[in-house]
Amino acid sequence: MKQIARECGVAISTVSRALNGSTSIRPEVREQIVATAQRLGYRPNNAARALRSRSSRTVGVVLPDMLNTFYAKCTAILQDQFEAQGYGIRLAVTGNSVDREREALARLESERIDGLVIVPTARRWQDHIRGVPAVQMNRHTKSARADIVQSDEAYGARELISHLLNLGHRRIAVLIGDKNFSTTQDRMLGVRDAYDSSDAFAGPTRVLFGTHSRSWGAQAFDDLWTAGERPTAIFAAGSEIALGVLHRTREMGVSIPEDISLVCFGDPEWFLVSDPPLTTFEQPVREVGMIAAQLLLGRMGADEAADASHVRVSGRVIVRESTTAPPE
Amino acid sequence: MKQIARECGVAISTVSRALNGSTSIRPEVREQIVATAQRLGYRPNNAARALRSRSSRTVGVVLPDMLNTFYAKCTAILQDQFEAQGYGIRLAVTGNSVDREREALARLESERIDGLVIVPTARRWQDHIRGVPAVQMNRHTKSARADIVQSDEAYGARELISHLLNLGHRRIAVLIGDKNFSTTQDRMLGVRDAYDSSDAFAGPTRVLFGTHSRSWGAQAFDDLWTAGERPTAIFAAGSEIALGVLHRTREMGVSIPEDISLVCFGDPEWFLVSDPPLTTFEQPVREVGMIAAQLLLGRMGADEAADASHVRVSGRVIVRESTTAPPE
DNA sequence: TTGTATGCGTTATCAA
DNA sequence: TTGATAACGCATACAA
Repeated sequence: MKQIARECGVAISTVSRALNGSTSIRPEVREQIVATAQRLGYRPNNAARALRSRSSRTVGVVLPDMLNTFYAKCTAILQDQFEAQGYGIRLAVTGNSVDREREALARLESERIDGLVIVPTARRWQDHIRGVPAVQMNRHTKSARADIVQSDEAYGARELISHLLNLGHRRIAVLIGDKNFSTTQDRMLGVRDAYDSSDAFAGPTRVLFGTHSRSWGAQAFDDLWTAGERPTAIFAAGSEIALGVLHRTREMGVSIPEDISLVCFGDPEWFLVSDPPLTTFEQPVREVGMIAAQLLLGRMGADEAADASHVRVSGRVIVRESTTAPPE
Repeated sequence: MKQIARECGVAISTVSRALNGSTSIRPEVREQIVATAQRLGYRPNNAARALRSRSSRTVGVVLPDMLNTFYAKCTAILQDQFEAQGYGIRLAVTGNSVDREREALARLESERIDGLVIVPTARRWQDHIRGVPAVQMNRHTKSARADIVQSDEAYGARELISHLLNLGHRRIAVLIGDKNFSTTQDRMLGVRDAYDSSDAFAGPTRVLFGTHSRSWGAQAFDDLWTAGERPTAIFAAGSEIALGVLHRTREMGVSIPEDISLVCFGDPEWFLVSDPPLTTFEQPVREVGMIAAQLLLGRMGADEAADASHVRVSGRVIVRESTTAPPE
């Protein structure tokens, strides 16, 4: 800017005004300034801007895992939405570790992010980053004073379990994530609900809590298949878990749905070509991402004071070929 | 910092020294300062730091598509590597658009990133961001003065095509990306090479250039199946393309490998459970990402002057069930 | 070992 | 409409 000012014979503050579209400036001067800025390849220094204006034009995105299709899609959508509004994305991955999350939030606080989209791991995550407008995506903790956007977890779980019960399944195993996550709790409510409104009095035969990974899915299936009475159906709470189960069944020569039925949450594109295609609750990823972005943009703008909202986006169950009546 | 200085009765510069681990400071003073910093919940302002120190401790990552498994994995790896060295990641997605890439690079230049990992789209991308140490990942343009890391594309293509030729296929179709991308060119060299070192004199029956997307893969398959003499095998240059082909064949009741064989680049985890599991050239994603990070960290450190290196990481072909001898 | 003072590149305030 | 100037938070050269 100094150089531009010199070349144009104006003050540095005039350059600033010209470049920021202030109205009170002579058009000819502005044009000259813009032209020389162009010629000199001038790029504003965001650090200086942020320092002075107390806004980094950046939002933080904190989530567990980029390899999970669900989060990858979310990231892509958030990226699009925020970029369109002139915000950059600062990405942090936690692997569901409370420590990594704490460090990530500390870094983001140093970065003076203007807003935060988080899939929280720690119950008290907000202690690590105060005073930043935030929206919780997918998971949430009640204590946080922040908006929530998620798909309707309970509904999805209820529909899937009902589907299995209607097919006649009575020995159903649930493979699900960390007991402390709100998603897990919501889904378990849905499971309970499905049983309550059916003529099957009991609940699921077995409930295994684990992680959303292929390896755990495979391991959990081993458990189910080798110990105790085998289930006739599995509810997998995520696509990665389902992938593990599917792979393991194939290795062991167990066929789906003849030997066992499988339903799950999520809908990566490979569900279309898997063997068999999976019956699934299609989470409304796109809507969730869009709403998260819009909500946060709102908070960062005017309506900061508004009450925290809790949005549940409904998805739909897609019946494919991984479910049928139980054997015998 | 001002407040810390006041509370501790020292100068602001002393606080700075204490917090940055300068040696010339009385241990007791340091402890007191660190303690009050902790108590006050002090977080350094990165904007100010960057402005003063001329380093943002940030690297830019510019790539075409977060939904492509290959790039998602790369991102995860880069994230890990750089975070471990105290660098943050600034993500930009281009969708293979030259314009979006230009804008992204401009933004990153404003951000004063310390380094750049890019999967370039524009031939002259470097014109848009001068003087930043960069490494080109996967794709590259020759004109750029920047390191290159990629898997051995030509090798992979050669092996896959040779595999098909050895099975007896003579009518092979190639479904591949943009003609201008180095990856496309390298792979085509490999294809050529495979033909030259076999007793099949001709080349592929058809070569279709398109985009790495499911939709294009499906559309391209339609082309192949409806117009002209049908191929007995398809080489798909990416997992997304393969996904499209697979989905379409299933819809149309074409069975793989009985009716047609399929090989492709990349190895998302769903290859394990697809119907059928695909024969593939497994790109060494992990190594590529790690080396890209290490190379860039090197550049950002001492050896900035060293010659640009061009690393080709070898991957391996995995034969699964999507290939067999041609029908008849 | 510590304090003082300067400047990094911008924006914003105030006079002119 | 413009220019001079202060301030944003921090790191550092230099003096004490």
